[in-house]
This record gives sequence, C-alpha cells and structure tokens, in this order.
Amino acid sequence: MSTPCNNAMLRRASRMLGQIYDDELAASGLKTTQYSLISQIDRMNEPTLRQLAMEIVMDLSALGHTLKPLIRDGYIALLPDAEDRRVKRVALTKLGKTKLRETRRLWSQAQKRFETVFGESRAAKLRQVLAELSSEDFRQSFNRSE
Amino acid sequence: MSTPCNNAMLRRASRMLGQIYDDELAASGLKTTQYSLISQIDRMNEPTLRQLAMEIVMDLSALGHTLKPLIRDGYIALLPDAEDRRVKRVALTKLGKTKLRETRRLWSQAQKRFETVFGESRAAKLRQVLAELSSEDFRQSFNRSE
DNA sequence: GCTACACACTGGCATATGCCAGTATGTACT
DNA sequence: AGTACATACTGGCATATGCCAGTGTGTAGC
Repeated sequence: MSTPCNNAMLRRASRMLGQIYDDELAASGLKTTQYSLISQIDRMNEPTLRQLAMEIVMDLSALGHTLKPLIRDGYIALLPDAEDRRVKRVALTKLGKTKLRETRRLWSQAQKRFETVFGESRAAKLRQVLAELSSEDFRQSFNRSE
Repeated sequence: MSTPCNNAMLRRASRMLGQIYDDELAASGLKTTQYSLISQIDRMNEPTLRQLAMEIVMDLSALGHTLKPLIRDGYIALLPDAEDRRVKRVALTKLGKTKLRETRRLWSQAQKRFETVFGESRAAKLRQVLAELSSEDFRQSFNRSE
C-alpha cells in the first residue's frame, strides 16, 4: 500500500494555517507571509538577499519578487553592500519597524490561540520537526539517500 | 519571550519539501502540486469543484485557477453535473490517468526516500498532526477560542 | 592585464493561492 | 409566478514561489 503524500499534507496544512493566521492579521493589511518576512529581516542584521533567502529556504529570485510589494509600500529597503558591489542588503525602514511592532500584536494573538488550541508542548515539538525538515542537513541526507 | 511563528515554520518546511519532491518529479514535467491534485482527483469519484476544494483546503477560485494548466494539457476535464446545473465535476481524462500512473513511480521514489531519511514511524505521526491541523474541526476550535 | 570561472542579483515567464465582485442557478416563502 | 436569499462557479487583480537566461562584479591563474 502507498502512504499519503507527505508533501501534499504539508502544503494542505500550510494553506489552512495561512488562512487562519491571515484572518487574524487582516486588520493590519499585511499577509502572514509578509509579516513573517519583515519579522525575519528584523531578527537578522541587515542580511544580504542570499543570506535571507537561505534562511527562509526560498529561491533567491522568488525572494526578490516577494520583496517588491514591501519595498513599494516603504517597509523595507535594499542597501548596496560597502565591500562587494554585487551584494544588496535588506533593511527595515522606520515605517517598517513601526508596522512590525503594530502587527506583532495581532500575530501574537494568532500564535497564542494556536498554542492554546493545539497545545504548547505539541506546538514546540512540531516546530522542532519542521525545523529539521527545513535544514540543509535534511536536504543533503535526502539527496545522498539515492 | 515569544515563540517562533508556527505558520512561518510550516511554510518554510513546505518550500523545502516542495523543492525536494519537485526534483524527483522533474522528469515527468509535472510539479508536485499538480501530481498531488491529479492523484487526489483520482481518489475521489468525480468530485464537484467545491468538494475537491474543501478536501484539499483550497479556496474555490484558487482551485479553478490551478486546474487551468492541467485542463489545457488535457489531463483533466470539467463535466457538468446532471442534477444541478451550477455544479461542475472534475474528472481525469484517459491521458490524465496514464500520466498519473507514470508519475506515480517518481513520486513513490521521493516518498520512499523521505520515509527512509525521516523515519516511517515519525512520518506517520507527522501526517497525523498535519491532518489534524487541516481539519475543519481545528479551524472551528481556533475560531471559537477567541 | 587577460581570460575563465564563480557569485549575486534581476527580469521574464509560469504556476500556486487568495480575495472580491460578478453571473447563473437553485430553493424557500408568499 | 415572484421575490429574496443561498449556492456554485468565473474573472480580475494581487501576492507567493520557482526556473532559467541574462548582466554585473569579484577572483584565481596565466
């Protein structure tokens, strides 16, 4: 017999959780994807596009596209690197930082409700598993398994 | 302290697994998302668009868009329902069924490697958790938790 | 300095996904 | 039958994500 597709189930759960979190963030005008991106940029110290892309396991050009609306709306800016002229660094603008603080309240509420409904301990375990699947180590192991 | 975003981590893992499975399916010309869709349609008995959308937790209009390329390529067809003229049912064409059988081999390989690297038992548990998160019950519980 | 090659990003095209505003159809109530 | 409302889908617009083919820039070897 064949097992249900792990990838399909992961995507399905992503859609569900995306819808749920997006509902909570609706008032902010940010999608959860955008909030997560801004939040991640805030946690890193003016990362290069590549560093950011690696961290969130996103294709470099996909990241570029995704950043466009956020740049247009003035939340983030791309700064040329001082050393290497090929490199651009991603930074939050003042407006972006403000937006992040505001939106964090809505996000916290979604997150809190998730933890309540799903269970804090289970959520922590789930995040651990998801981190493992998102690691380069996992990709390597997978690729070496052939 | 604040926990890492459950939704962001889920999406990140989805991107990773998507890339991994897509690599395996590359030779088929189908994306994993498309394979999963065809496979799901095959498992259901000529579902209506709405039934299919509910099952995979996808917005109805998003589903409509996603089906377009597969219809264009002749893998699936939309059939009018006999009883209710508002309704359209989704069916695999002969070509679609053939493609499904062919592509299943590649998918099985990805799935098998996943189970090997991640562990069969852990994978089963993960799917269980993902199914829970994808359920309408979960959405209801979440919405009622406010 | 020149040539190859590696690396970082950009642009174009395609699919994935969602929201909202229609359009068509069915159903309930009068 | 007629009106009001519910339901199923469609189309337009926007973002999310990926691949591939550039373009510009650094670097190693000659």
